[in-house]
Parts: sequence; structure tokens; C-alpha cells
Amino acid sequence: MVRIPSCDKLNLKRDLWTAEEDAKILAYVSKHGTSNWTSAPKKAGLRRCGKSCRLRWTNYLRPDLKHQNFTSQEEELIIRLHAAIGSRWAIIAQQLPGRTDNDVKNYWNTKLRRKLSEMGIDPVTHKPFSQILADYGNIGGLPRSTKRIGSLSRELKTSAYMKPEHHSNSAQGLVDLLTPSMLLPETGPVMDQSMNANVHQVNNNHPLNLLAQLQAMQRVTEASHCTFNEQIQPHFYTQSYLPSSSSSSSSSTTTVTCRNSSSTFSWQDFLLEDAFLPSEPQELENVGEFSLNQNGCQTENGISKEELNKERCDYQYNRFEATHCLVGNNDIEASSSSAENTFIETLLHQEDKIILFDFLNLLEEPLYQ
DNA sequence: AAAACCCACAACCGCGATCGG
DNA sequence: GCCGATCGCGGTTGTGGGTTT
Repeated sequence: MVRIPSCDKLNLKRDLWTAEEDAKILAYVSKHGTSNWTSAPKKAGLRRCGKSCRLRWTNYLRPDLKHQNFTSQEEELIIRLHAAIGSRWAIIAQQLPGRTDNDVKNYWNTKLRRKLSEMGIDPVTHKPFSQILADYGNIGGLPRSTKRIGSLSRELKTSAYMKPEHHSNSAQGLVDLLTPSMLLPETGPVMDQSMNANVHQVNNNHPLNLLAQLQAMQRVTEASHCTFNEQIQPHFYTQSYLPSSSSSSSSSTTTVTCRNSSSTFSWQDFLLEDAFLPSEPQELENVGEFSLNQNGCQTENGISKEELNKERCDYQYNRFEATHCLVGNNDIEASSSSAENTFIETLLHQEDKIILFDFLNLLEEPLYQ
């Protein structure tokens, strides 16, 4: 079914807004508020659709909006949040008072994206182009990342639409979803408890300052005597919002330093460690959240999921094995064995695995936990 | 001077989610 | 529970002004 654009109905006006039209919108809002935009054109005497009126108000006429250029602090925050959560412009904009999602999106698309590209940083992955090229040869060795990506995506959405009684705003929800249980490998009850307690305390103190809360989580990590890379990095795009950490893939320990969010920053800060590839080969085994057991079925934190979905898992594995002639006991070996494949074949191989294993298991996870 | 190009940003489009009858 | 209306969001396009050739 072809959807008729709402503003095409009745041959409504669609070009730039005039000062006169803006004045009518302002008068309408002052009289009727912003609860019902459908009736706005008629009541305001405008030949626009309600949606167009709403956008004009939210993106331009709202009195709390800033119309000045973005500051370096705002720029920094946008980059860090984009690295952390991607193009969730509405959520990012909520961290920037007076800015709309449209503002942030336009600023990213016209300025920041190019700026990062010129620095040799891929604005999508926040990784150096050189590293992306280097990863080409390792693409078959991707550890399983379903838990992180799937949960993040779903929980982000949940947080964005969280009811008020649970979260006063989506920023709160976003911070809550970045709980240690997701950010960190479950290294033990002591660690988890201390992290949760501290994070909740942080949330109460600074419900709106997402970046501050993320940085506070970093401090908690320090206080817990765990190394930054070991605890967080393999599970999230941590380098994006914690850019001051100095890390070395060849070192077993990592020094973490905190910095004030208002301080100056280096573009190098926005380089992400590889979000998917462990720095050491043995970390492939340590990633652990979703690795394959000998039967090719997913395990979570060492607890087999077979009890929950053995039949389906076996079926999917057998189907996958029959299709792709798996060699060895896990898919990582199988992937590396396909090094002679073309790039496209390797990608298709990975996609099949995602569909056959990760996606089906993702569907089994309860939507709200 | 004028055409071509570039850039920033306003505005629109389409989709999914939510609401209310 | 169904369905149409509405809202909110991310992606995309259109437009006008500035710069370059």
C-alpha cells in the first residue's frame, strides 16, 4: 500500500516558513499548547499540515532552543555519545540543552562526520581506517557478540520509551541500561554488587548528565581494582566515552585516569579500540558471554542454554553444519578455516551464523527483564 | 560577471510505536 | 482486540547563500 504523504493532501504549503507563519504558530501554542497538532493548521490559519507545524515548533520556534553555533564541549559530547550509542539523535540531543535531534543530526552529518574522516577515523565505527583495513584479514575471527549488540539495541529502545515511573527521562534510562551487568563480564558477585551500588548512587546524583555518569562508572571500575580493558572494553564501545584511558593490547594491566568533561580533548580520544576483536587471541575464549560449546550451541557465562532450547539449537546447528561443512568444534575455527574465501563469502558466512544462532537465541530472551 | 560547485540547515518522508474510540 | 489517528524518530532531500573557477 502506498502511503500518501500527509502534507500532500489538500495541496498544502511545503516550502520554507515565513515570519508570518511562525507568528501564527507561536500564537497558536500560547493559546492551545502543544498537545494537539492536528488541529493547529486550522486554528492557526495556516495552509500547512499538522506534522509540519509540529516540526517547525520543535525544531525552530521552541523558546528554549539555542540558535548559536555548537561549542567545543557540545561537539565533544556528541562524538562521545555517538561512539557509544550510534545515531540515536534524540537521546544525544537530550544531553545537550537547547539542541534538537535535528540540530545534532545536521551538525554530525555536515561537520563532525567529515572532521573524523579527515582525521582518518571512520565516523561509523570510530576506528582508524587503517585498522578497518587491517581487520579485513581477521573478519572470520569475530567473537560472538549477540548479547551485547542485541541487548543494547533492545534496551536502548526500552529506555527511550520507558514509563515515567521507571525513569524520569531517557537519559536515566540510558544510564541504567549501561549497567555493569552489560558493560562488564560477570566476574563475580563482589564486583557486580559494588558496581551496581555505586552506579545507582551516581544516577541519583546526576540524572541528566549522562557523560558524567559514564565517567563515574569508570571511577568505580578503578576503585574496584579491576583493569579497564579487562572489565569493560571487550563488552562495549568504552573508549568512546572514556577516552582518557590509556590502553595497550599487549599489556595485562591498564591505567585508567579520569578527566573533567569540560577539559580540552584530542581527536585521538575518539579512536575506539576494536569493539569486536579481542586484543589477544586467548581473549576469544574469555569473551565467554556467548561462546560456542562443543556442540556448537550457545552458552551464556558458562551456563549452557541447552536446557532451554536444546532441540532448536541442535536443529540449527545441524542445519548450519550441513550447509557450511563446519570443521572443528567451534565456529571461530570454522571461520578462520575459510581464510581462502572471498570477502563477500566470508561476510555471508558470518551472516548465516548470526541468523541461525544469534538471532534465534535473541528472540528467546524476554523483552523486559 | 556568471556558471558551477559546495555547504549548512530547514523541511520532509516513511516507518514503528502509542493512543484512544 | 481492532483499527485509524497521531506522535516521535532517523534518514533523506531541497533550498538558499557562500565560494570557487
